[in-house]
Amino acid sequence: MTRRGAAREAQKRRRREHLLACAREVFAERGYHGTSVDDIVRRAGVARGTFYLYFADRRAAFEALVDDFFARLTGCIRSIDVAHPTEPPVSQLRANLQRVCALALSEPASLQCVLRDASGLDVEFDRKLAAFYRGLYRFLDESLEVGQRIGLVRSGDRRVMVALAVGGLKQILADAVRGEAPADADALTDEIMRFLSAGLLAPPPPGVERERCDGSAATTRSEGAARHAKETRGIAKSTGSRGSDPGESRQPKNPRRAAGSGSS
Amino acid sequence: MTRRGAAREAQKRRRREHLLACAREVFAERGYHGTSVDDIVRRAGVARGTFYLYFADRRAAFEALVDDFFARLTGCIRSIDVAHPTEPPVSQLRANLQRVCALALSEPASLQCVLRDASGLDVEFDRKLAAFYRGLYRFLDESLEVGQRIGLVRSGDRRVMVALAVGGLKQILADAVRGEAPADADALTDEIMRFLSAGLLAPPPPGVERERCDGSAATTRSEGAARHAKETRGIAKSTGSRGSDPGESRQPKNPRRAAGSGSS
Amino acid sequence: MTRRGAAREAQKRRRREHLLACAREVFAERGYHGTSVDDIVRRAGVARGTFYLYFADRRAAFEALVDDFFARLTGCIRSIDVAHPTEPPVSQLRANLQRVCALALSEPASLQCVLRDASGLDVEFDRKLAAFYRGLYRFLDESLEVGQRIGLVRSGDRRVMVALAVGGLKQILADAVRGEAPADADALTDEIMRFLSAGLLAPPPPGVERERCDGSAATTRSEGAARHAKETRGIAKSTGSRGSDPGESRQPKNPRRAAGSGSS
Amino acid sequence: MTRRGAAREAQKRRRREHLLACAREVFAERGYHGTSVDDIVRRAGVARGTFYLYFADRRAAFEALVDDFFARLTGCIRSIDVAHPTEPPVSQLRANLQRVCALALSEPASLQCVLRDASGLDVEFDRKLAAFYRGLYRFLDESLEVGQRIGLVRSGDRRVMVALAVGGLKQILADAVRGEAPADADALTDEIMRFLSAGLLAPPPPGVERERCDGSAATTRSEGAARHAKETRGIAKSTGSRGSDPGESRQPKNPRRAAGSGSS
DNA sequence: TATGAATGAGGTTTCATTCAT
DNA sequence: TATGAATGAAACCTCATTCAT
Repeated sequence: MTRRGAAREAQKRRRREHLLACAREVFAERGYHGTSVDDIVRRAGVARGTFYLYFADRRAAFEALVDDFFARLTGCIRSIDVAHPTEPPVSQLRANLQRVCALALSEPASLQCVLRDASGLDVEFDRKLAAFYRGLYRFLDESLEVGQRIGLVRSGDRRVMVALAVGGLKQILADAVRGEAPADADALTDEIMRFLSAGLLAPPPPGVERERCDGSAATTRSEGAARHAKETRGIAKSTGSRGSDPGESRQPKNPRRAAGSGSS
Repeated sequence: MTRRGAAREAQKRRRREHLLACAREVFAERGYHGTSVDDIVRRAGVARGTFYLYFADRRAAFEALVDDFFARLTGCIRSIDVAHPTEPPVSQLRANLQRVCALALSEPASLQCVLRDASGLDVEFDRKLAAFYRGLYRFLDESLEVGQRIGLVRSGDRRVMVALAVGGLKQILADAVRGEAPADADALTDEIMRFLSAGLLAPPPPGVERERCDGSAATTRSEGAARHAKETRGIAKSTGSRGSDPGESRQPKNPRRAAGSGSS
Repeated sequence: MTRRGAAREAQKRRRREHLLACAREVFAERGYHGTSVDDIVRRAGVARGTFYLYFADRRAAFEALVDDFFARLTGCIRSIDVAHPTEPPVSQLRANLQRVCALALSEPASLQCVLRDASGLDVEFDRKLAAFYRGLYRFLDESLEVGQRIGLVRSGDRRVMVALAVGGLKQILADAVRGEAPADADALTDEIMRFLSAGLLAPPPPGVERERCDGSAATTRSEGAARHAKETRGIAKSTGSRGSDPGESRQPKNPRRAAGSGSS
Repeated sequence: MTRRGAAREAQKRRRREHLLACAREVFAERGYHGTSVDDIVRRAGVARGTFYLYFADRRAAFEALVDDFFARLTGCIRSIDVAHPTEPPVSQLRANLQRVCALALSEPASLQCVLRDASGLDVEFDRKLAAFYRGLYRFLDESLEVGQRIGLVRSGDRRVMVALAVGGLKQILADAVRGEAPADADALTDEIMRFLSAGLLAPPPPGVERERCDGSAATTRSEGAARHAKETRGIAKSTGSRGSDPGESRQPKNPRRAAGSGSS
């Protein structure tokens, strides 16, 4: 009995996994709304009723997928230890990011589900989704706050920083699984870090003037810089040719930083 | 007759607009899939059949909304003139961004429609959506390429940069219309520019070692940087080669924490 | 518009009636549980969706039938006026009964629906049903009470009398519509009145000993009868003469109200 | 083997009984249509398949319950011996009734099953039910006929009398198990007998005019009646032919009231 | 043109019953 | 025998779309 019961349990779990896997595929392909239970069971090769042995309804299956993926995503993220770091904070950040990318890239279907359909299913689901993002935002916000305190992160409206980072990550991952961006987790992570490090991490030490990117005049002074900030609010008509990379370039190891916006 | 015909035309156009406006509201509230034709006509105060006098089907109405919004969005974006700029490129960029933000914030419903449901409707619609984004991406990619060539934009995988920027923008706008981020177009633009300028635009001139964001150590060097700060408003046409290193390494010996968050 | 609107309304009402009539037939034939919406619309010659334009669901249609029938049944029943009767109470009773029988016999299908299926549909429906019967019971109970007070009705547990009367009526009507009992309302009424008048109405004056129907020996003694009214729950020997009239005459000259059935 | 076989048989029978008992409970609670096989096996604590080892299908279980209860009900009813009665016929009738009441009250669940759902299951079941009632009706009809012949039962349309009696009994029992009527078999029997004796049993001797219950006036006359009240416990074993109606008689306009119950 | 009743395809879900273990 | 997972027929209900007025 125990033996048999255990076997059954295992069998059941396997069946459920199978159904989930099929559901994931179809949801990813056709979207939640474009997927009927029939589609799922057809792919799984089981009868319609079988589906309902494992899930209360279509939504529940979808929810299971999303919950599961969110859980694993969450598992990728570790708090960044700045007190007694065994690893530099930025390294820790990078590791987080790398894990997230690796997970996402290894599960394109799950990612599709989460990014494309997870919103607008119904009120309850939206709440759940909102809760996930709220949690993520809060974590990131707090991390940024710490970062700002210790000078790792530049100042600025953290809500915006978080949103831009999260949104950017979502988009790049979505593109990546569609083959429109590097599908290698490490390469991707590197690129993202480049973006973040220049955008979120504190800029290089002063002594150098930096253009105010908000259009206001910078008061920072370096050899007499942002004088005309007001008028031009912007950028010089630089002419120098930098950036030697052509076309679709992906010059990761390109040492020449092309005219950083700010400088330092 | 002509007179009357014209009046009729106008009347017709007005009614169509009315229907679209109602549809926009409901779609934004409940999502495409959660919105029935009934919901729309109920709000519009017309009969169900009337809807079909103006739109081929439900999808067509949604498509019209999205098309329209995309058209206006596209209208916000002007090519950045780097050849004979009357305005610094960054300014032009900023202006583009500001217009997009202003438009988006002034039409939360349209934004919701585009961001929440525009995906997963059906194959044809996805194609249209993909086309829009492809166009946007291409434009941005080309812009970035020019930017890279003239040293305004740092080097890097442009696909990634574009994705991060676009994704970030989508997210921040979505948050903004939900009241979770600054809802003022200018303030928002400023914040985004800060992010972009530090993240997409060429980094500051060297002379300062900077932690490699890919985790490797870097002793960035730049020879004489912010010389032209004035003209370039702070952006050096640095040429120095930085990052000479390999591997996954993090920023081991980078003691100098670069200038605090607030930059000035 | 008004004209057309009115016509539409009428048309709609007619359609609804048609659907109800078909539903009534099928429900009566196959029972509620044996009837699918398909059965109904097939008989009505309309599409499935049409049904749902007129009724929220199958249950609602059934409910409408039952409600309607109950309403008409209720309409058959008039309070019996004993204060200033223009008609002898028994006549009034008979008239009530006759109307009920006539209605029931004229609507065999409705009767079937009510008697066969109205119970056990769901909790809410059961409540409604219970409410109807409770009302009926209360009405009858009160009527009997009055009857007892004025000596028209024998003494006894009114709950039992009511139940027996109601149950008997239900059964005889059910049988009648099935052709197993007189299907003529008047004949049926006569028979029922015979039953009731001998069973519910006060028995004739004593003078005659009568067997105890509870199986015990009767100790009653005739012309000294209602002595033990108290113990035996008997009835007063009212003497007032009521109803002295002819025609549909009720108990004209029967002044002597006799001791209860069990007498004494 | 035999031993073991016997034990097995017993075990089997016991399990079947258990299942039946559980089924009875659930059917009584939720009605046939509201009860799933799952409900039953869940209550019984066995697996679903097990149910089908003991019953062909759900209907069969229900049928078994009803059959069983009907059999026991039938067992309660003994033919009334009027030829050589050891007990007065009315006593015998009362005893029958008492047994029926006692059984019904002792098995509320069975009663519920029979009264609530026994109709409308399916054609075959309806036939069975009809057969039961036909048998009961026939028995009662014949009994009444005898009763009429010997003067125990008043004249009248026996179909109506039977229906009223059966219907009344059903209703009062249903009410009783629901707590809305005396739940004591003896008390209940007494009350029913009071009803019946005044309604079905021959009325006391005439000599008294009585209102016609069919609404018409009547000066019923009866020649010297309840002489033998003692022996017959009030019911004369009159042999005089009253009610000249034979068989299925429906003597509406029959002036001779066969010993009107109330008469007088 | 405007209306709104009618349509029916399509999806969801239940559950009685079967069957491999 | 007992089990309970699997089955799939059958019912329900919605809603986009059509069409007569």
